[in-house]
Amino acid sequence: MTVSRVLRNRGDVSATTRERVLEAARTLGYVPNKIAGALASQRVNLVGVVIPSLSNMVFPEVMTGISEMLEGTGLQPVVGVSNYLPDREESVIYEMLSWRPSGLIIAGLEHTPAAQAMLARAGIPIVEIMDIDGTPVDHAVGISHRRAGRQMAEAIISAGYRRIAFMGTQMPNDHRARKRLEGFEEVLAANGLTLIDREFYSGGSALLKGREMTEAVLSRSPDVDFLYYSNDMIGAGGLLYCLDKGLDVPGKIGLAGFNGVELLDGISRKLATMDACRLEIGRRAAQMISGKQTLGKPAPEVIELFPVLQTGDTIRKG
Amino acid sequence: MTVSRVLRNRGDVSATTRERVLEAARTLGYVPNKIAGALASQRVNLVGVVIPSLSNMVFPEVMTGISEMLEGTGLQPVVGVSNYLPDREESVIYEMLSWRPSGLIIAGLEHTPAAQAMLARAGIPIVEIMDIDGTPVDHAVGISHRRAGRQMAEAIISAGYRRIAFMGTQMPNDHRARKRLEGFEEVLAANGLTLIDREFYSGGSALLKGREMTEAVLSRSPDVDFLYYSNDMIGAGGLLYCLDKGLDVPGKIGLAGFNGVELLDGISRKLATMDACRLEIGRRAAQMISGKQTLGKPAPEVIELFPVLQTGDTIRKG
DNA sequence: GCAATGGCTGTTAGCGCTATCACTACCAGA
DNA sequence: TCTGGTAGTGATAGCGCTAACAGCCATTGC
Repeated sequence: MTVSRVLRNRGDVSATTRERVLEAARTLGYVPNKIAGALASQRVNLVGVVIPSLSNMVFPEVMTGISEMLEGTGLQPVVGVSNYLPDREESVIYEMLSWRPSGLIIAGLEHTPAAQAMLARAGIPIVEIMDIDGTPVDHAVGISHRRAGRQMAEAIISAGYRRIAFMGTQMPNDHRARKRLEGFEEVLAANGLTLIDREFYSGGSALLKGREMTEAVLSRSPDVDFLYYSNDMIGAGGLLYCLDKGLDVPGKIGLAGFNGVELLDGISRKLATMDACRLEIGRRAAQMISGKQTLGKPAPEVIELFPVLQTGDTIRKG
Repeated sequence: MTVSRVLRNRGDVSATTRERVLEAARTLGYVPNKIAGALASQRVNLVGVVIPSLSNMVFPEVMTGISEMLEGTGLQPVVGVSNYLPDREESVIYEMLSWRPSGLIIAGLEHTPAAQAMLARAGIPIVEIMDIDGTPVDHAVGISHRRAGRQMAEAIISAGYRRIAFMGTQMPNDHRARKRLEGFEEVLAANGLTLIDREFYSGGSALLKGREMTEAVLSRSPDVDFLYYSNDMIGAGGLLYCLDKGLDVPGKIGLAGFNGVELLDGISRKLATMDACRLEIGRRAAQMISGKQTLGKPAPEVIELFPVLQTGDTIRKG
C-alpha cells in the first residue's frame, strides 16, 4: 500500500520511506501494472481519439492540439484509425470503449446506428469534432462545412468568376467534403450558376493528382475560369500546373482550396483557402474532456469555430 | 463464464445459448471490460508504438505500414509521441510498458539509460525501427543512415559537383539526420572536400523554411553548386525557389533531399532523393511483433533495408 | 493526566473478468 | 450393464492493484 502511495504521489508518506521505495523500484526495474490499477480504481487515464486517417495531415494537426492540451493533465491520447469506413469505425469505437477511457474524441457526426448507441450509453464525455452540421451525441467542436462552402462560393462569384469547375476526392464517407460541396453548389444555384465540370480522384499523391485532374479539366473545358478544390494539396498541385503552363492566375483563371495547410506556405503563389481551425479544434476537444473530469456530467455543449477566408494570390481582388 | 466464452469465440457453446447471449448483450448495450479481461488473462492485444512526431509525414507512413500488417491479427497499435525529447520518450515508454502490451515498436536506437533498462527487461518483443547504425535492445528494422549519407555524397561528387552546402533541422536529438550528415561529410573528406556552407532551422512550414534557407545560403555563398537537404520538404522548398529564380537546375546547381515523400510527386521537377523504406519498415516491425506471439522468445533479429537513390531531375547525369 | 489530532503505515475486500476444473447429460461401444 | 468419451455449462480462485478504514505513535491543548 505504501508503495502504491509513493508511485502515485497520493497521500502522506515520509521522505525516508518514499526514497527507499523509489530506490527499490529503480533497482528492481519495477513498472506498475496499470491494468490492475485501473481495474481497482475504476479510473483510466486514457482519452480515445478516433479519426479517419493519419495521412491527411489534417488529423495529425488535430492530434497535436489534443496532445498539447492533455499535457500535464495526466491523460494520454490513444489513437484509432477508421480509414473512412463506417464499419471499421464502429469496431474501433467498440475496442476503445472496452478499455473504459476517460473520454472519447471522434471525428465527424455520422456513425453507424450501433456506434451511435454505444457512444450514447458509454457514460463518459464524448466530443465529436471537425463538423457541427448535424446532431452530436454529446459535445461537439468544429466548423460548419456547409457554411464554409457557401462562403467560398460567394467570394468566387463576387470576384466575377462564372465558369466554375470542382475537383475533389472520390469518398462517399467524407461527409465534410460533401457538405462543403453542397454549400458551394447551393450558392451557385442561388446565383443561377452550376458547376461546368467536376473531377474526382482517390489515392495517390495528392499534389500529383491535383496536377493531373487540372490538366484533364482544362483540356475538357478550356473555357473554365475557376477551379475549386476540396483540399489544399490537390489545389497546390493544380496551382503548380497552371503556373508551369504560364496561365494568368488569378486574372484569367482563379483557384481555391480548403484547409490552410501550413505545409504549403513555401509555394511561390499563395493558394486561396479557408483555415479549418484544426489545432484549435484539437485543443478545445481535449479541454472539454479534461475539464469534465472533475465536475459531474454537465450539459452537452456545442462549440462552433469560424474559419477565415484567405484569398491569397489566386482570386482576383474586387 | 458462458457469456465470456461467447464474446471471445472460445470454447464450445451451443448455438441457441450463443444467440441468447448475443441478444442480451445487444439489448443491454454491453461492452466487455477489457481491463478486467486483460488482468485475468495476462494478455493485452495492444502494440505500443513510440515515435518522435506526427507532423513529420514519415511517421504517419510508418504507422500505415504497421496498421496494415496488424490488421486481422487481433493486435491494435497504440501511439505515443516523444517530440524528439529523450526524457519525454522515457516517460512515454514507462507509460506504455505499464499497460503490459504484447510488443513495443520504437523509433531509433538512442534512448536514456533508464529507458534502455526498461526495454531490456520488459519481457516482450521490442522492435527499434528506422535506424540500424547502433546496438538494438532486441529486434531492429531500418536502414543505415550513415550509408545513405555516403551514397548521396558519392553520387553528387561523381556528377561533378564540388562546392556543396547543407541545410537541415536544428535538432540535436534527430540522430538519423545527424548520421546521414556524418556519412555525407565522411565521403566529402575522403575526396578532399568540406561543406562550404550550412544552415539549420527549427519549426515552421518546412517548404517555406527550405525556401528561406536556400535564399540565405545562395546570397551568402553565391558560388555554391550543390544544395543537400536533410529532408524532402525543405528540399522541395529550395527547388521551388531555384526554379522561381530561373537558376539552371541541375546544370549550374544541383539539389538533393532525403525520404522519397510521395506527397511531393506533383512538383514539375523531381527532386533527387533516397527512399527511406518507411512503409516496409512499419510492415516488417509489425510482422516481427505479431509473429513472436505464437512462438517463444526467439533470438533478436536485425533487418537492414536498402534505400534506392533516385537522381530525379536535380542531379546532372554522367 | 487524558482526549484529540495528525502523520504515517498496514489490513482487508473487491474491481470484472478468465483459467481451470468440476459437473451433468448424453451417446457409443464393449 | 458399465465404461469412456464428448459437448455444454457452472463454480471457484485469483490476476495486481486501490479504496476504505484500522491502527499506531508523537504531539498538542487543556
